[in-house]
Amino acid sequence: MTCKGSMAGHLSAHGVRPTRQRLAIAETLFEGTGRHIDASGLYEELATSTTKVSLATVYNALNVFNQAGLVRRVALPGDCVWYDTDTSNHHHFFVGAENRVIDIEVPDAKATSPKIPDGYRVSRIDTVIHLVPDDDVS
Amino acid sequence: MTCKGSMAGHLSAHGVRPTRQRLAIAETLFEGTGRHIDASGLYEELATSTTKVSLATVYNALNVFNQAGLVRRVALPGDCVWYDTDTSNHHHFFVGAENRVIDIEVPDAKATSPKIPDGYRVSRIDTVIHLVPDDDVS
DNA sequence: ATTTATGCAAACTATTTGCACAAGA
DNA sequence: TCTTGTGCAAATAGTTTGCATAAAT
Repeated sequence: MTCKGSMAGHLSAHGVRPTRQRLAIAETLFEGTGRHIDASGLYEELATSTTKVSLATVYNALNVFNQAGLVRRVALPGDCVWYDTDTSNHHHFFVGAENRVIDIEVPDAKATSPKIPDGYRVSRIDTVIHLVPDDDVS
Repeated sequence: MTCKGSMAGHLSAHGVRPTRQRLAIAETLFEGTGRHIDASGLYEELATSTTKVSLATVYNALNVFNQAGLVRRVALPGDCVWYDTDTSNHHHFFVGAENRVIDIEVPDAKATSPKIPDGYRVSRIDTVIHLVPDDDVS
């Protein structure tokens, strides 16, 4: 079983049709774990891929992946949408000065103080708890 | 001392020149406590004001207020910038279905489980801890 | 065959900006 | 008077969409 083959299976398993472009996108996106990226960043990375993918398709694919639960949109300050390849309920360090995101491995809502990376201090904490109506099954 | 007078003082105290438009904006914005609003929502509310304010000025004013610490930008999912009139380090409930934001009065990072509003359940939690370089004095 | 995705360009939305005019200090 | 803010319209940036073509099932 090839790497591409398993990626196709991964997409299929989530109800996403594994097209050539989506495979290229997925290969790039899931290279490594816990990546944080936006559409244009991903598009730039894809420039080195043998498969040509348009920017619109990157946007489309990210939306599809997000709905399929393959990635997760992250609410971050700034003017573009970030996607996290870690779809679990974790937290993030956001380094505004560097526009950088670092995962915090705290899987539950009752966050214990995580270790702050060396050389930084906390300037602000934003937590958003998303609610849905009780009877919503989605 | 009139209400408008104290608002002017409030702005001045934060280094914001209290112009007619900014006063109208501030009056609307700080009506009640812990409001959450975006530029166009604020603009619509100002339609009933006697002072005419353009949309561009609303955007400008919100940026100025934000930098002056009078309001605070909130990172929320969606495609517009939200401002919170509560500038302390608190958390939020975000009801996606209603595009509604509810403050959580938990002033520190070690969030204890807050009481969930009746009729809702938590679908997801996003916490973003903003970092700045250690030596950054800003 | 039929359905679904892609790519381009155009549309759209939220936000910012340039510049002439007006208002605040 | 001198600085700063305002308003309009135009510019910009990120994202979405319409439609003809191409690929996947």
